Amino acid sequence: MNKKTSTPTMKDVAREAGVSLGTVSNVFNGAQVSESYKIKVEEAARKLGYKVNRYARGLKTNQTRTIAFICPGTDHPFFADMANYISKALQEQGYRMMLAVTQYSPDMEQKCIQMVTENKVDGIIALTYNPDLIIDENLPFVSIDRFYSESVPCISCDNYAGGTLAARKLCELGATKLLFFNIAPAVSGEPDKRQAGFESWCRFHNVPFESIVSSDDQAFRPFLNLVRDRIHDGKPDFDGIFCNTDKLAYVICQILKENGISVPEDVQVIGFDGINMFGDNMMPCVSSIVQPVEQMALQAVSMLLSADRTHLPTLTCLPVRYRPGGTTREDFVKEYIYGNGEKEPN
Amino acid sequence: MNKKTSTPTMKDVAREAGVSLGTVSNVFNGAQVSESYKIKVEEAARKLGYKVNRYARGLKTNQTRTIAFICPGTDHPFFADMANYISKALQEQGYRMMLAVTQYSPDMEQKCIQMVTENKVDGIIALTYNPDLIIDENLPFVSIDRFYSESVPCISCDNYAGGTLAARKLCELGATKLLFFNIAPAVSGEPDKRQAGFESWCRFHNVPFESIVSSDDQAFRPFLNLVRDRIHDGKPDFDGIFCNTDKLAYVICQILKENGISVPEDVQVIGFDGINMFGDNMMPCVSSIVQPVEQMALQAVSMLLSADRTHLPTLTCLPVRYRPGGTTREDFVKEYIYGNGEKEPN
DNA sequence: AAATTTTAATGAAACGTTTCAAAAAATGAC
DNA sequence: GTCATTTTTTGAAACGTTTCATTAAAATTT
Repeated sequence: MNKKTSTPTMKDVAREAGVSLGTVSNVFNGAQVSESYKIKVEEAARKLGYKVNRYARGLKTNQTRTIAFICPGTDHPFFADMANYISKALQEQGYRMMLAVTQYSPDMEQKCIQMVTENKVDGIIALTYNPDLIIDENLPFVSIDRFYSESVPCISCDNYAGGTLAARKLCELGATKLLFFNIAPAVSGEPDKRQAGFESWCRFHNVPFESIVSSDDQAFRPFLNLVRDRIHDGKPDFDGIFCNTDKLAYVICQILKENGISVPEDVQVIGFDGINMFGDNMMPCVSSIVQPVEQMALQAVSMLLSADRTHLPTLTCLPVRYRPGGTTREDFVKEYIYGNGEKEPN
Repeated sequence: MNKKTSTPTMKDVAREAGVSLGTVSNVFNGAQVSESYKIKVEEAARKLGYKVNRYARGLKTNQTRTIAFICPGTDHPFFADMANYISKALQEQGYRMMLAVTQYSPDMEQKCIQMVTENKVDGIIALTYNPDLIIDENLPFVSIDRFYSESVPCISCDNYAGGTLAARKLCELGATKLLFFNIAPAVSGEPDKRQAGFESWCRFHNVPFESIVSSDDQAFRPFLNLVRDRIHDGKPDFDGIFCNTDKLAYVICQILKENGISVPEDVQVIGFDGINMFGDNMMPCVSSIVQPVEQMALQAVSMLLSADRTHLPTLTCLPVRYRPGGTTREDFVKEYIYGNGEKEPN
């Protein structure tokens, strides 16, 4: 019967309700409309099964209430959690989320930005590694874990504090000779501060340590070699390791075990990220400095959507916390005497 | 200088290049245009930094090259992996992905469908639980793990075969008294077939078994109670457990350990999903029936985008495989004699 | 070189909204 | 009951594309 089989438009609703197009628009936008007209329009809309066409609306209003989240991929729990929280927060505010994955490729990062820009998103939250990323100044942008410039707000956890916390915890739990293992892409970012924090704490407290960095994202060999070199008569000459990610921490534990070293008895290990597989159900997991993923996500969303974007902080560091797991000896707590002679606050 | 500070449009490009609007459009759409004009247009576009406005294009062409993926949330590795593969596949084909999370709420599932429909996505891939979901017949839709109707293609792994495989493996590895643990939302779906497959194999091979189902998504108590009841003099009266998810398997292992039962020596456990934390780096993980997540994702995308959507299969089951982990005794392999007197193929 | 055919370029209309100036209706004051 | 004022409703224009019927130009044939 219907002339058109396609989805009904506002024009159809207007005809059905016997009012003008503008009135229909006013109803849906909460403008002043008499009660009787309002009812007529709403009834017609229901009857026809009318749904707003956001593409048409976006064209006219120049805002789409869609934002993009760009990250390497949701195959890593940290990114997956981030995507989840961001998506949830956006939906609650009536926004939609476009997910773009880059697989750590700088080219893809740029391409994704282009892609979502064409799609007229209202803003971008990005977790990128390309230091030369070209960012359109006119499009609201919030960066996670990478500082670009004064005009691009960056959100991260307090990586420096996380580094010091890891060092402190290891020592409190009885470790005396520490190692820092860092596996990371070649470019620098906020997470580098984990190392700085760790080293600075060790130096200040006169704890011997060593840092080993592998810039190849997949290469565990440097760590493997080092571990082997350091085992004399079946005993390692270190007793605490801080890894810059939980993933690395798991691998290191594996390596240690394969070399006959037991964790946490011989060597204690602390990771970074606070990945909790399957909620909190899976114990034991690696002991870790946990990032406040949810708060970071909420902060990113709120900054991106903030009405006044002219006075946003350049860098926002959210607090981390220590989560005991199966790779540290929580039974062993040493009242560690700190440099200034007092116990530091937790 | 520029009259307008906003992003340049095709009209601006046309003016800059000294050609008509239609010609600019033709250039970007690969229609027949003389070489000289083409160059003029492309140069003008580059100079102005022109980017197509996909909202305007979508309005006119009625297709947005955006598809929606709806799932409970990317906080679960299975969904996260699925999202990742789908997103990747779509991007490779020039599509964008909108992610909508439902947190297992039937209402949210419907709301998400409404939301992405308004957004004029070209199709939906959904992993939903609401059995009464209203699906618009005119919008391409592919369901994962839930069968809706003949007109909605459903993709899943071969859950039934997975169930039989789990039972078979447990027996091959020496288990003789089996348990099936199922924790699931109250509604039925393809994954229910895991139980059917498991039970049927056990019955056919005369292996004693018992199935325990908890319909409350979070309630592990039934399993805990059962395990305790079944321990006499420190020894359980079962020696193999098949859990319908890896997550549950981890919890069960935990429960067993807390009750003084060692895995896999006393009891062997097999989960379902094949979640691999952090790629393949983390060993040991739970032994598992692994779902072909990537193939499922690719299949879903290809079906959704298929040119001829009239002859799509109603249900597509992709093959599963067994992945040994730390919760089974791979050292113990019994040449199990099957019902028909022959060794079944793997 | 004129007539014909083929090819390329043009510009107006349309997609489904919002917006806004103008018209119409309702209300209030006298 | 008229006029002034306020409130509500209307309908055309615009957003940035694509499409398509025309027109113009080029190529081919006579």
